[in-house]
Amino acid sequence: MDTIETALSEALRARGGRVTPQRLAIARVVRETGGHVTAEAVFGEVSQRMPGVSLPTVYATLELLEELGQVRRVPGATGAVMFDARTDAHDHFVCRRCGAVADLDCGTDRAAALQAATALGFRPDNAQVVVCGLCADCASRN
Amino acid sequence: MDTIETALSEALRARGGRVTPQRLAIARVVRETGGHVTAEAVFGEVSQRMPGVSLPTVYATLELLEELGQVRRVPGATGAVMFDARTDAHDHFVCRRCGAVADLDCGTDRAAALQAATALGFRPDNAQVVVCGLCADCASRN
DNA sequence: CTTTTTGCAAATGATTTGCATTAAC
DNA sequence: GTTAATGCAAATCATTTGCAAAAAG
Repeated sequence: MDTIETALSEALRARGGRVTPQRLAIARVVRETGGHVTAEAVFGEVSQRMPGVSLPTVYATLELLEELGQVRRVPGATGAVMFDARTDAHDHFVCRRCGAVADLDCGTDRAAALQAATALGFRPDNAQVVVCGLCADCASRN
Repeated sequence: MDTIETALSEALRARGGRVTPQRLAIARVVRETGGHVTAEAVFGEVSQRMPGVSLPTVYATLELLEELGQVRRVPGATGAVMFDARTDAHDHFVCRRCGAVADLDCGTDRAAALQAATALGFRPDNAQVVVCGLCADCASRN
């Protein structure tokens, strides 16, 4: 068992959860994808390696991984939620037409926003700049 | 006809669109609500004033108002997209459990993010800090 | 008149729920 | 053994599409 799986197993046990092959496989797929994925996409990939996994399990596991800090939710400009394997501080561009997501690295200071949220009684997970607009493709199709 | 309606009418004509009572009513509702609304909520409110408006019209009009810069899309942490009547620079907190949205005012510098997005070929509408986490209610129900 | 916009109904897409079964611990 | 997690089917919610009728310019 490698690093990813060891770390996840420990995090799961620490919170009283169970280590299942589905969870390990889903975590592995998200990590290997390395980028931005929808639940559907994870489902498709995991299904190849472990036929029989169900979509509800994928959804539940992504939420669990988020709570464990192993994936980050990217607020989507369209209906679908995206998950991001990168959990370090970085920003995103999201296309309001096609939903495409791209990483932006521009050392924006998020401390003030986190502090403001906390002051209002929220329990923030993270802060990111979201630039909303049209991607090159969608802009040219105008 | 008051300010809101005059401004919208002019913006519509300028782009070759038509001024319809539905569009005026929807714009008015969004403005009066003043806060964050889903398409469904707008539909409910507009329906009371103008029975017969359809949900597809509400969706189309919200997208149109967004293009005219009269509403701003707030990337949602859950399935539903929110629209915001405030179009000045400000940030948001979004609850990943219930989808609640709150305004944050913390002069974060968005120039770098906008610039980075443009450099990648995107046509950005705006940039905002999105703090993702649990609202007070959802955090207490843990 | 011409073309856009609307309303309706139905399709699509995303996510969640209920419940019996299976598998971790 | 107990209890949490899974799979399945179906329900729910959000959003979009196709098309004929109505209305704006």
